[in-house]
Amino acid sequence: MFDDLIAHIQSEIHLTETEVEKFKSFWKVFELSKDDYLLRNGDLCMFDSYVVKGCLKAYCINTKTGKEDILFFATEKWWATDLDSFVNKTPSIYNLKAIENTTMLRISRESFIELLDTLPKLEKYFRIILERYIASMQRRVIILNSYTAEEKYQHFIEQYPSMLQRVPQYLIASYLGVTPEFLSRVRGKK
Amino acid sequence: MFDDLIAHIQSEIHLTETEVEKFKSFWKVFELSKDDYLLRNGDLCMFDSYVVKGCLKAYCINTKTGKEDILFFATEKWWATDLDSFVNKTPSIYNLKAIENTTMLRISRESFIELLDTLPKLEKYFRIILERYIASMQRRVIILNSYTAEEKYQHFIEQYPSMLQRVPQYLIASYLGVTPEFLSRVRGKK
DNA sequence: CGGTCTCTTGACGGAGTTCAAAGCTAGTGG
DNA sequence: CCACTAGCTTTGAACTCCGTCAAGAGACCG
Repeated sequence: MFDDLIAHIQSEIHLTETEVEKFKSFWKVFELSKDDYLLRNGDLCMFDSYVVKGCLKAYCINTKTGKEDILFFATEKWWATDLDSFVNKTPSIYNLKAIENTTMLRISRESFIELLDTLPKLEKYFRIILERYIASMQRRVIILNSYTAEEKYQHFIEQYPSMLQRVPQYLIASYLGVTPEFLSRVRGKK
Repeated sequence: MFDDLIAHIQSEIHLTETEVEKFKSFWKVFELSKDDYLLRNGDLCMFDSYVVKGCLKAYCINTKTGKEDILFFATEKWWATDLDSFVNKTPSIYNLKAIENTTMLRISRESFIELLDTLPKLEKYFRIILERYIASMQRRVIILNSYTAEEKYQHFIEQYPSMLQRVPQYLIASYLGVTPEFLSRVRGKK
């Protein structure tokens, strides 16, 4: 269960055997069935959650159209957390919902602070995760601002080739900021 | 010169007098004239730079259209750094260019690492900056994906009311992902 | 005054949306 | 094993938002 997360961390920093054991004691396994919520708009994000198996979508509801706007998908090796809400105890503006049966490891805010206190090395790992996420968000902003629907779709399937098999097209359309109908046409043209 | 940066940090964490003095010794004042580059596409981002006075634009050149895509503006109290390049020593995909005469405080990668080593408290400050930036980037993605040009412009002037006075409209248009011509029409309608 | 840079305005074209309907696929129950 | 439903994708036609190109109007600066 932990192998995956430990390996992910070890790829960035080194932990000894005893540190690994210590680390494990902070986390709890958590399961969601398809269509269950991990977090609802307006609630506090109480846990930092790492996806071991499965997939969630992070989205908010457009107040005018009533439609979902997908912020990201969280599959294996992703963190599925509203950082702003988790860190600052502010009500979340996002929803996190399982689109497959999903297994996660999670930790509460208080435990998380204690964990970093116990194993300060981990600061570096979490900083790297944040930095990497920022770099990817910056690229996404540029893409949303200047690519056509076809270019955005092309870039998406290059970056996440396996997502097509597991995520319905209308969610990918929302992630790319186009309608499902138009994405279907883009795909049909090739 | 340092008052501003120190105050910014003190708003998040506490530093003693001696820590403040220590802190100051790591930084150098750096000046750019309007239209000078802080960083060019392809180069390494060698410094973490804090804007004391002035304004820069971060952008990349669209390979197809040859036009600028604005990633962000960095005015007073902003960090003007390509984090990915600075941290990972990868060639930057962005340009950073002064759009006003600009005064900054800056620190090299090596000094920065040493600074965090000397004053570990600062880890928290920089983590807060990263988290805050992520939250704002997430909101921007949602906005770019689902707002019309008029809504994006409206949101921009609410969020950054002072920018209209100092940044040319065609750069704001690029930041919002619309053409200068269309932004002009949006403004004319009201 | 004569450039250069920015903003505006007009006409046209194209990318993407909307609404509606029909086709597909997979699960479910009889 | 088939019929039925529900969710997803496709397709068509009309429409809208926004981009492109081209020209002109101000503003600033040497």
